Formats: sequence, C-alpha cells, structure tokens
Amino acid sequence: MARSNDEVAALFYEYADLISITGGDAYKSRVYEKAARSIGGYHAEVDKLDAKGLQEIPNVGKSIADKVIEYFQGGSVSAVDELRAKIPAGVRRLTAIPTLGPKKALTLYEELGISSVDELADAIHQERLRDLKGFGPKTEENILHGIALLQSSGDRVLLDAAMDLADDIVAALSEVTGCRRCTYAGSLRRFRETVGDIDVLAAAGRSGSLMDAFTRLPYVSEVIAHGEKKTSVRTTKGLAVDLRVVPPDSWGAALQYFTGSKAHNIRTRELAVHQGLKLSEYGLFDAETGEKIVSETEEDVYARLGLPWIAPTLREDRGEIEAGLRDELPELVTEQDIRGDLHTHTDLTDGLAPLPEMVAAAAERGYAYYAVTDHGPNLYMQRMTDERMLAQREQVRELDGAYGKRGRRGGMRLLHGAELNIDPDGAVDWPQEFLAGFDLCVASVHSHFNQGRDALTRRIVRACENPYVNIIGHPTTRILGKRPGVDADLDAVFAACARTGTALEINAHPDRLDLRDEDILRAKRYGVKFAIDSDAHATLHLANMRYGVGTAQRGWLTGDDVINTWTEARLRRFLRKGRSARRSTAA
DNA sequence: GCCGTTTTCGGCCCGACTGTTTTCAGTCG
Repeated sequence: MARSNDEVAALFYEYADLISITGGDAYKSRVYEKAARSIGGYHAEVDKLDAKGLQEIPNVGKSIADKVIEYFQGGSVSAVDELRAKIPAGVRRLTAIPTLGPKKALTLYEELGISSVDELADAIHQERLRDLKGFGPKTEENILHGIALLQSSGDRVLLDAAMDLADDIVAALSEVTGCRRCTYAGSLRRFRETVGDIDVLAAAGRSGSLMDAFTRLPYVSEVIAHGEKKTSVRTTKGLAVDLRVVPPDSWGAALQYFTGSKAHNIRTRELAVHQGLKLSEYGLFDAETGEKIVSETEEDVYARLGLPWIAPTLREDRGEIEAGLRDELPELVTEQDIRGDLHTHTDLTDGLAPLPEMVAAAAERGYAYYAVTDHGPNLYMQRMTDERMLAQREQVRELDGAYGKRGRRGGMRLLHGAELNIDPDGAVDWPQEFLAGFDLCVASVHSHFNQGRDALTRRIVRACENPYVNIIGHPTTRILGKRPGVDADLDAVFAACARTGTALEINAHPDRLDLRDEDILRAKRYGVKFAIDSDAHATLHLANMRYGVGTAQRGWLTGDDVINTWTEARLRRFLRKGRSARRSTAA
C-alpha cells in the first residue's frame, strides 16, 4: 500500500489531465498539477490531516482540501468522477504518445471515438484521420512513430548510463571549433534517479558546426528536430538528447533555464515578473524596456532575483525558493566531505575483488576510513562461516596496521564489519556475542519482500533495536525499473532509527539509490542520521559514491546528517550505539 | 483553483520547433 499522499497525488494528476483534455481552464489544470506535486512531497500523511492542516500544504486551498477529505470519506471525488464519465481512461493514455497532447486526443475521441492506443493505430492504418482538421500525413507518421516508442519501453535510463553518455557527448562537442563552453544540464545535472532525456548546452557565436557535429555522432540513430538554436536526436539505445546552443554571454541564464526543473523555473520566472523583470534562457531583462540586466552566470541571475545560488540538486520547487529568500538554504553534503565508505564487499562473498585490492582502491580515493562488510551466513548462497569471517578479520587488522599508521599522510583506518540479513522475524545472522566482535554492522532485507505491511515494519524496526545493528542497508530494497520498494511503514522505521541511534543507508548504486530523495527528506525530520555507501562489489563501484551524494543532496542533507563525513572518533562513538550501556549494566 | 512587499480580483513563465496553416495552433521542456 502506498502512502496516502501518493494516492491523492495520482488522483489530482489524473484530474489535471482530464481538465486539459476536456478543454477546461488551463490554469485550473495547472493548479491541480502543482497541488499533486506538493501533496506527493509533503512530510505528513494527508489522510491524517484536517481541512486546516491540508491548507497548510502549498498550492492546496479550500476547494482542494475539501476534495482530499471527500476522497478519504467516500473513496472517490465526485468532480473527478464526472470528468471520468465524459472521457474514457484510454483517451488520457493517448497523451502519453510523444507529439500527441490533450487537444489532439480530444479531437480523436470526439470526431472518431478513439479511446485507446490500439484503436488509434488501427484508425491511422485505415486512413480515418485523413479528413480531420489539423491532422496531415506528417502527423500520422509522428503518431505511429510515437506509439512504437511508447511500446518499446521508451523508458527512463539509470543515472550512470545517462552520465556516461552525456560525458561523451560533452567531450566530443567541446572539440568542435567555435564551441566556447559545453556541459550537460537538465535532470542529469539535478541528479534525478532516472533520466528521461539528456540536455546538453553549448555556447558559441554560430551554431551550425555544433549542430552538424551533434547529428553526426556515431550513436545517433534519428534526428527528431533540427534548428538553429535547438536540435534533438535519438540514440541507437532510444534515449533522446537535446542540444541547445546559446550566445556566450547568455551562458548563465541558459544554464539556469535548461537545468530546470520545470517547476523551479516557473517559480524563478514568477519572482522575476513580480519585480518587473522577464527571465528567459537569454537573460534577465527589464520587462518595460527590454534591456538586459544579467545573463553571464547563474549566480548573477539568482542574485538579481534576491536569491543565493541554489544547488541544482535542490531545484525541484520543494521549498528551495522560500529557503533561499530567507537565506536558509542547507549547506549540502559534498563528495569531498565523504571520509569513508561503510558498506563494501570482497570476493569472500559475492564481490569480485580480493580484500587487498578493494582496500588499495579505497585508499586511492583518499578515504580516512573504510569498512569491509561481507555477507553473513544467513544468505546461505554466500557460504559464510564463523571461521572465514574471523580469518578475514585478521587480514583486515593486518592491513589496518599497514594503511593506518599514525603520522602517515593520508592514513586510512580499516573497520571490520558485516552485512547482516534481516530474516522474516527481524532477527539477524549471529548471536550478540559474535556480533560484538565487529566494528560495525549493516543489516538489510534480502528476501521475503511480500510480507504484509505490519510484519515488514515490525521486522525492520526490530533490526533497528538490535544494539549491534548500526546501519539499515538499502532500506526499501527497491531496484529501479525492476522491483518496487517493500511496503513497510517508513515513518515507523524512521522513528525507530532516530530512537535507537541506527543510521539509514543511502545506497549509492545507480540501480538502487535507496533511500530515495523524498523519503530522505521525511526521515531527516525525525532526526535520523544517514550513511552514504557504495555497496561496492568491485573496485570500480567505489566511484558510485557520487550518485549517493547527489541523492543525499536532493534530500537536503548536510555533512552533519551523514555519519561517514564525520571524524573517525565521532563515527566510532556513534557505532557504539546502545552497546556501552549494555556493558555497564552487565558490569 | 490558488495566491498576495503592486493585489481578496485578476493574474497565472517563456521560447523553440513542427506541421498545417496562409498567420498560427499544438506540443514540448
């Protein structure tokens, strides 16, 4: 069961779509969209709020608050049901086809009764669209192509794949004569967990050679649009890439604009309008005279709007504008702040590299400490035994002696840990006497994902209450695009973490990124601490840390929130958790 | 339908490209 907020957000997104399809007030549609996003990201569960509490959510007024209450009282909202009765669900689905928006969808439904993607494809093949006003042969072709894209996944790609491609494109375009600057922007620069398309921005006096070089890149399979200022292509893997070329003196305004998000841009442009200014990708202008005021750097643009520079990872209209106006933006955790990795594997279990190689690679990264956390015996396919784990500990202690020598510049201390398996009851692999020998323990759910919500919640909370469990690894166990997160009451888990001194992991692996940004934001309100871990199974995976840091930034985390930015001494105090108290009561 | 350092009414971001048009509507980001 999803959070009640997600249900309501989905309902209002649908309502917004239905309003625009039926030709309703575009502003009203946009308000419902904004309200849906605000509700989806709101920290408190909307089914527990009254009308007054609901109206404290941004973009929720009396009318929308009433609809939320109506929804939880009767399971539906009459205004939404009325529109649903007018427009079959399949018509809304039509607007998922690229190049087909609400206006064309409505025309297709009203004129031809088309209410599904399949019917639309049939109608085109039967040439039934030929007589429709506004539908020419090119439109038919585009729709058929769009349907093919929609059906061949056309999905978003993982952050690392997008980043690799973007780095490659930027490097290639930077070589083109006349290219003054080039970088990626868009959701990639904001470190969203998946990327729908890649936005590349370049500055040049003339755009022609850049556009040509772009369309001739080896992995370009199709040119979607080709203009003087903007060119769009699709790669052989189906990923859309946009290139925008702007004059060099517009760089800052353009970068700000193309980084988005759309919601953030709308807010910044509104700020501009209220100050008698006009903000576009070409600069910040006086609305009256059209005179350009600033455009060279993002800092200039934000400053003229009365804002400090806002990190791209915050630009989602989740309160960053308001915080910026009050000069209360968080000092975000950065990759440079990370002093060590607290969840990594070796070939003793399912890693690829032997312990010395992993440790050497970690030292290369300049870490001050590094934890080795292979799987415990309850993941039985990993064939762990007490003896093997203790033998590894000896080896870790020896390496610690070599890497952690006092006075040695860049010395790195090694921690011996384990990734425990949280069983269906919430118990973990070893008895407490054995666990006491570890410097730290990560505990994770690896199976039985489909227990009921209560059982799953109890299971994770019980793991938090174990005095030897320091970090809950990949807390929801989701795999992006493959497996949803487990259905636990995360708020109960967050409260348990805060109460017991257990950190939540932000697993940096690009197919996990677990916790996700919005859950991080909510957990932080409970006072939870976090560990950003690579969960590396090979030396190259250590570099995934950047994606974890980006995700943490999207959750507004500072260095103080993240235990592996702390000094070794402070970290070790945190890792003692309830253990010292247990020892003193025993003594 | 929401919102307010011009406002409780009258606004509500801005520009590029395409396709079908004879000057612009639709879609997208």
